[in-house]
Amino acid sequence: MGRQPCCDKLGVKRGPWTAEEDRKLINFILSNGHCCWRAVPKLAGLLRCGKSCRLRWTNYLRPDLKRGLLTDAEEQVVIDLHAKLGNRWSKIAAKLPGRTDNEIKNHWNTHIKKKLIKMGIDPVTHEPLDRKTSSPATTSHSVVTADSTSKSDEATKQQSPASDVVRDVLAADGFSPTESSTNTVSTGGSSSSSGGSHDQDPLVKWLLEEDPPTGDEPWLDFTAGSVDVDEFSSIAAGPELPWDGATDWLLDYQDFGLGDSSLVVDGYMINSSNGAKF
DNA sequence: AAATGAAACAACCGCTTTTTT
DNA sequence: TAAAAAAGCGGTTGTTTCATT
Repeated sequence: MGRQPCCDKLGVKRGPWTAEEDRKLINFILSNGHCCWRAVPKLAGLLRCGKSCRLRWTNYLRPDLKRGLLTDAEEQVVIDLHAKLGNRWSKIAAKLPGRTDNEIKNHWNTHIKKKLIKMGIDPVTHEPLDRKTSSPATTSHSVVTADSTSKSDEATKQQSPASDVVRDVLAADGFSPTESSTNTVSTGGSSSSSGGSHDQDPLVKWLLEEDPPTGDEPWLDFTAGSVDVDEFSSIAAGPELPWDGATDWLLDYQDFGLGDSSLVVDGYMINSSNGAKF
């Protein structure tokens, strides 16, 4: 017996989400949470399948999402993690607060991949495409780091040095920078070696560690009341929403602290690494 | 100003994994 | 322990936006 489809295709709307749908989904999740994605569309009054709702929430509506292009530092983290983990986008995303796997995957396919190829690096193996002609590219790290630091306006304008940012990111997730210093964005050459040493690699160890929610996290009880979502939900609910066919208003959330790398709920920091489940 | 192509990104599909019964 | 349900994940596609001619 096969598995049931996630939703019956009849009467299920597809394609881009409208502002009204977004509003309904946000309102519903903020006031009820989501016990079961399959039930969400029905309860929220949406003609979507649960999967679509989950995706929309996870990739676009979650208040703790960062918007905009990845910074050079984030890009460097992605490259470094990809060298170790491959296309495990969710694992990579888990280490970049406010970023989604989809976003990182898209960015990889549209930006980073091309950049690496241009630099003579195989984006799959992170080895030089042609060892003879790209001798400096001993590893992705050295080359890419050199590139990103020498490059450009963008690189200089928003940067603390990449390593600092990476350290912050890692530290925010409880990873000791001293342990990672030779394995993350260091310009050293050993970290991306594709040998079987990953088991001992502290970074990989850390990456592969689960951060399993216990189920008792306060944010899982998002609706309990003391949570400061009033602003959020009132904006989401209000008829004065600046809908203009898009959801640009979501960007505004960042202006009052919901959109940065984390969301504070009852003193707990929620970021993408714990999935921001409500 | 219009047409065309490229780039970017949101969303879907199908498979895998995890959880529940 | 097995089967079913639900959720998660990664690959791919479709649409929109931007840049160039």
